[in-house]
Amino acid sequence: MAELFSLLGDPNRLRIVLACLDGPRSVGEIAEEVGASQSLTSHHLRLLRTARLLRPERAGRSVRYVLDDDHVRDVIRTMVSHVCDPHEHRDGEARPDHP
Amino acid sequence: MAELFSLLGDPNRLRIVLACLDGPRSVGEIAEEVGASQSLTSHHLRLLRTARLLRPERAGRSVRYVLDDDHVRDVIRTMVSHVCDPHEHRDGEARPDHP
DNA sequence: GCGATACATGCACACTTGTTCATGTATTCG
DNA sequence: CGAATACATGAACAAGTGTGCATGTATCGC
Repeated sequence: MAELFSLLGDPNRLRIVLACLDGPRSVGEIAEEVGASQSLTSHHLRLLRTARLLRPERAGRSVRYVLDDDHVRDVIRTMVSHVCDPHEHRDGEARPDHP
Repeated sequence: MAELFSLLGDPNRLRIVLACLDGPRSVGEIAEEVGASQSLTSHHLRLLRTARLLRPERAGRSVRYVLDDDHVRDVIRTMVSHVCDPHEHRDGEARPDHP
């Protein structure tokens, strides 16, 4: 589990995953969108693929990557919320007493 | 955002956060529960505190740490789901065709 | 078949990062 | 006050990791 977070912890890798949020993307598209070299992109894709975060789909002579699971989408979305509205809802379970 | 994921990406740090999921914990308790030295625990707590993932509360002569935000709780919960039932709900938006 | 395009992989290196040891600071009790 | 407990911090080092370069493999068009 820590390994999964760690994978999302690299800026380029996170950008790669973000690039795949809106649907399948080829390696070339990802590389361009992320602004990384093809080699680097492929290296990272390998890690993300091995960790089952992304899944490859052959499409002709290019390979397109997709989120392997929707949980990932949720995780990222929630984290975005956290960054945007840090304390939108600070208490959620049961903590009746407070200063 | 990548930095947040990166912080959760270290096993010890993740354990620390997990230890705080069920409520405030003192540094000593965390160190013991995680199985790390006091120094190491404090170092990690510093990072988590700086990143606004955890928040310290003075309680007498000990300091207790709490989740700063419930989004974090959600992120972790979702990630747990992902690990437990990888493909519980693979499609969430619109992808009608499958093998 | 051959060349070209699109992607993957191995290696090497610089740099970050987790950990430990030692020391510093704050709070409580006598 | 001083001693003790609980936590924080600084320096230093080993180990992991992201990146670039070069090269390897697969698919499409000719």
